[in-house]
Amino acid sequence: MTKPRSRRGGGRPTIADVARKAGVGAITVSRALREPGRVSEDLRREIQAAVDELGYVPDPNARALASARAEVFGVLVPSLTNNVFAEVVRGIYDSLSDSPFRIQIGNTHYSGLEEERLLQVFGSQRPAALIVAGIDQTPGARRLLENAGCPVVQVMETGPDPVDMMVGFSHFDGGRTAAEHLLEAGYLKIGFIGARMDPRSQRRLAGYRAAMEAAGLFDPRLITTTPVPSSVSLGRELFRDALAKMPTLDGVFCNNDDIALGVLFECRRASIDVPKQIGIVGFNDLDMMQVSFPSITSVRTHRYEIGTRAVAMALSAITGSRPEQRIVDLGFELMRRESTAR
Amino acid sequence: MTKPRSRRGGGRPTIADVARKAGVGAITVSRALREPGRVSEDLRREIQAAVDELGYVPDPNARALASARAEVFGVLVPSLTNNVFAEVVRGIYDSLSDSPFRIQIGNTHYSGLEEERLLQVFGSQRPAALIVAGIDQTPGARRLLENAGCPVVQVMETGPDPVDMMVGFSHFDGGRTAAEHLLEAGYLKIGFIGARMDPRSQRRLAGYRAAMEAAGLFDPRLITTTPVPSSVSLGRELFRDALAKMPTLDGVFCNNDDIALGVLFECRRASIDVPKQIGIVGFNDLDMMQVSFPSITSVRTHRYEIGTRAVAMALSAITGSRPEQRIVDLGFELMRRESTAR
DNA sequence: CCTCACATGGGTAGCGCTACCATTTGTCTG
DNA sequence: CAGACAAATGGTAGCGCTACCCATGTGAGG
Repeated sequence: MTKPRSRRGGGRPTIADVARKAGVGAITVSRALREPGRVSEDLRREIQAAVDELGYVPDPNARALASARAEVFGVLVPSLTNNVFAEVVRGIYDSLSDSPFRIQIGNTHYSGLEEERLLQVFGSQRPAALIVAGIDQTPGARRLLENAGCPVVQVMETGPDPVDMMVGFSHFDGGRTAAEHLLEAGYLKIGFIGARMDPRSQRRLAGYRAAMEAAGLFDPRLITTTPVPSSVSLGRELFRDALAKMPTLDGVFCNNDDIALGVLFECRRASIDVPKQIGIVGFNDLDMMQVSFPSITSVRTHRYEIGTRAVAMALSAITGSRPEQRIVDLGFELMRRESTAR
Repeated sequence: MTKPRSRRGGGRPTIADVARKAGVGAITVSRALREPGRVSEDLRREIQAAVDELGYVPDPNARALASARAEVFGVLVPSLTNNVFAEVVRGIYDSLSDSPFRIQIGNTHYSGLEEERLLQVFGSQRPAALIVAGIDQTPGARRLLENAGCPVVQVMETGPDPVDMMVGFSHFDGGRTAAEHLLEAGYLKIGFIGARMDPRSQRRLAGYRAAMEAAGLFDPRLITTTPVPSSVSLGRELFRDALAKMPTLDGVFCNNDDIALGVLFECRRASIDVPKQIGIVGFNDLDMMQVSFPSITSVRTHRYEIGTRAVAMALSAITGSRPEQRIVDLGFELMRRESTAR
């Protein structure tokens, strides 16, 4: 009899319902919502009233299909629980909270293959922008990024050859700075302890090595690493290993703060005096580094800002004005604390 | 002359291209991809070959529009950096990594209004399922959840009145257990220290209070809280405040492990013996609790499992067989350690 | 008075996919 | 061997929205 108002849709109001109620064409409703400047004041008010009354919410899927562009930021990180990436993601969320853009996070689990797979999935939605952690994409992933047809920001690191844009800092310099600080403080047998040696960790290690070699103090036995994910308890274990291997160790540069905290706890437990017998430097400068006893020297990185800056760059690229500076180095800061104050 | 193959699309292969190449109808390609059982072996192979050759990836937006259902799990958490929620989210991701479902995370910043706004946005996509943290939704949010037309799982807590399904544990019991443990260990002036007093923290406080009142030892001056977000450094400060207010304090139940760690560090710094002079209990049992020196007693919660279980329940509801048990209590476990071993 | 530019609004035709229904073929029953 | 029925495939008509183009009205300029 009466033809069903919509065969499949859940009966939610559509743009046509709003248009009918406001006595205008559907396209005008669409414009009123997306480019208010192109619709007269009067109509805009009437349309808004109809929208409110019906409780109309545009269907993002239909919108994406029609405009060949989804209002989605795709974000690819290697871990969700690692505080470092969580902070970057938080920066991204905060910067995007007042925009129409939704966010979709992919967890690559530090796997290049998984990254490729996720890029495929993300790309199929025609996202408005992509933010990916790291600069060491597989060739396949890189090709996907280049053909994504949207702004791409690589974050966490800077490097010579961006796909599109980059925000980060030099992990090599960070590692070197940490090691140099220990050397300046008078430590000699300075170990490197690292878990989950991803490419960024590798470059921090390379920086450490450069500093040690420059001082003529490098020894491969000073290095203790594992592919296992980082944790405080792992820091403790790795430190024991390092000490067993090299009992005369008098300093450690820890690949991150979890490890550093584990080292500190083990020192306390084994009655090793920090900083007298062992100097400790962490990486990232989590909040707890300044509170611990003794407080721990660490390389502060600007993780939240990396997220906000990446969004700012992507947004300006979306609106057509690509930022003049395609590679942004946010640097880092050595926070000197008690753990190296000999 | 030749009509453009597609006016707006980026020239990516569509299902029609695949169909043409495989010499079948578009609908058959669609079926071969979604319900392989309904297409003969031979065609399936040919279609797969065409898909591979063209590099066809279905457009999720078109799919969602046509089927009135997006393959998306909406997840709402109050914080992205809080390790507790990060673990839940990780469980969700891991459980969904082999499924066709994408994940969209919303950050409510502990705000009921923001939660409502995000539910509106998420709902407009017709998600396959919604997972939301907590059970204290605003009336508006609750209505949106009830009308979402998809399975809903409330996580982190259990309560009497689920919108649909629930996975969590009793924070009241957790708080009470922590306080009772301190009482049994012989502590008397047991303080409660808590940051960001969200509803779950409030219930842990209520549990603590119940235990203290049962022992006839409750005193409001034992409670130190703040709405400020939790951190290790905040733990230190709040402990100082608590001690200033009540110098005879001999134990603290910390609302979470960050706070507990801050308390421990302050004790070391002020040469207060743990556990002799002060007993400390944390909440959640992060990895570092067992490594610290002294190790810290904490209430272990099953955060990752909450995520995986929530997904399992949602998936079975999607496939039509709602789980018999709509409320799942995953419990908690008191981990006794040095910080209360008097 | 006509032409032209500009501002404002609408109509039409898809975007790429799937729900619904129809058709074809082969197999089984009585 | 007719009729019933299931399995396999296809055609048609949208899903809700926006790109593209066109229609109308207004005022300025000739």
